[in-house]
Amino acid sequence: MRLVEIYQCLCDETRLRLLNLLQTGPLCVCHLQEVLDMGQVAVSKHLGYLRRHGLVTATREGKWRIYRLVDPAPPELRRHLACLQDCTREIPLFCEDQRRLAARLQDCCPPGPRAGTREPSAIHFRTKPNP
Amino acid sequence: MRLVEIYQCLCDETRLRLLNLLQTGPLCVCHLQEVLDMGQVAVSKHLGYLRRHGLVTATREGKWRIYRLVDPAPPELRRHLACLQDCTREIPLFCEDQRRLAARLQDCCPPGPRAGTREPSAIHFRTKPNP
DNA sequence: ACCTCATATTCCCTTAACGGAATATGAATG
DNA sequence: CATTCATATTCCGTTAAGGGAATATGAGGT
Repeated sequence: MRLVEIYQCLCDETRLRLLNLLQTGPLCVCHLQEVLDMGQVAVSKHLGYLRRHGLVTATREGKWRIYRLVDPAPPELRRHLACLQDCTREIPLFCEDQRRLAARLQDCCPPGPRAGTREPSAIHFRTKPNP
Repeated sequence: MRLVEIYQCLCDETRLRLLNLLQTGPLCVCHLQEVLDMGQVAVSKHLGYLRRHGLVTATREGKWRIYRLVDPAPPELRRHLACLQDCTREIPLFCEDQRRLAARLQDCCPPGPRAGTREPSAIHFRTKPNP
């Protein structure tokens, strides 16, 4: 993976927020969209951008598309994601996003660790229809 | 300093090369230009960009303008520059740049440590006129 | 087979990056 | 003070990013 490519992916606030959330585990698009409170097109395009550049991967689970950080990540990427995490830890916007995500997942997913789980239903089990 | 701002500065190859070279110490524009083998406008603009965003500072020394990494650097920036350095160490282009710079400085500056020196003449002492 | 839901893609507009040619600036030097 | 040298700025064209509205796709449910 080229270094500039990594930075190009990281140089947009929306994409930083997406990666910050994905660092907690795999997520479907609608959750990301709700937490970021942004239009569907924007979120989808940024996720596509990250996928085309190899930072995330996507799989289908039923109707949903689950995004997760690429695994295993190439060394340059791992270094930079760690660096990013060090920084976002102290930035209110990113912390708020994490809290909003946790809250949103509460009335959606069964309890227990989400990241790394094998069951799709643990990643996305919608209990309420979308508005 | 905002995080996105840092990544915006790092998401261009020319700027990465400039920062890679500046990490070895202060440098004038013409040296950077020669090592990168790029047009004067491009180099000047990228340096201006880095300066406006607070990654480097510039001072006049006689006819020359000396650029150096901002010091002290804010913590997010230091982390990222360290991360960058870890990565560039293994990338041929950046290593070649370093070698070209070292060679170029040989027939220009008096021997001895360059970075952190107080004498302007140690930073730029042109021995041959430009073509 | 149709309908719905989640997501992607296309089209369009606005804005910004990048680089070169030409020109401006400002210090040093004769 | 006119010239030269190093660098910055302006103007211009090309290219790409970002986001919304509308539309397409594709899986599940009825």
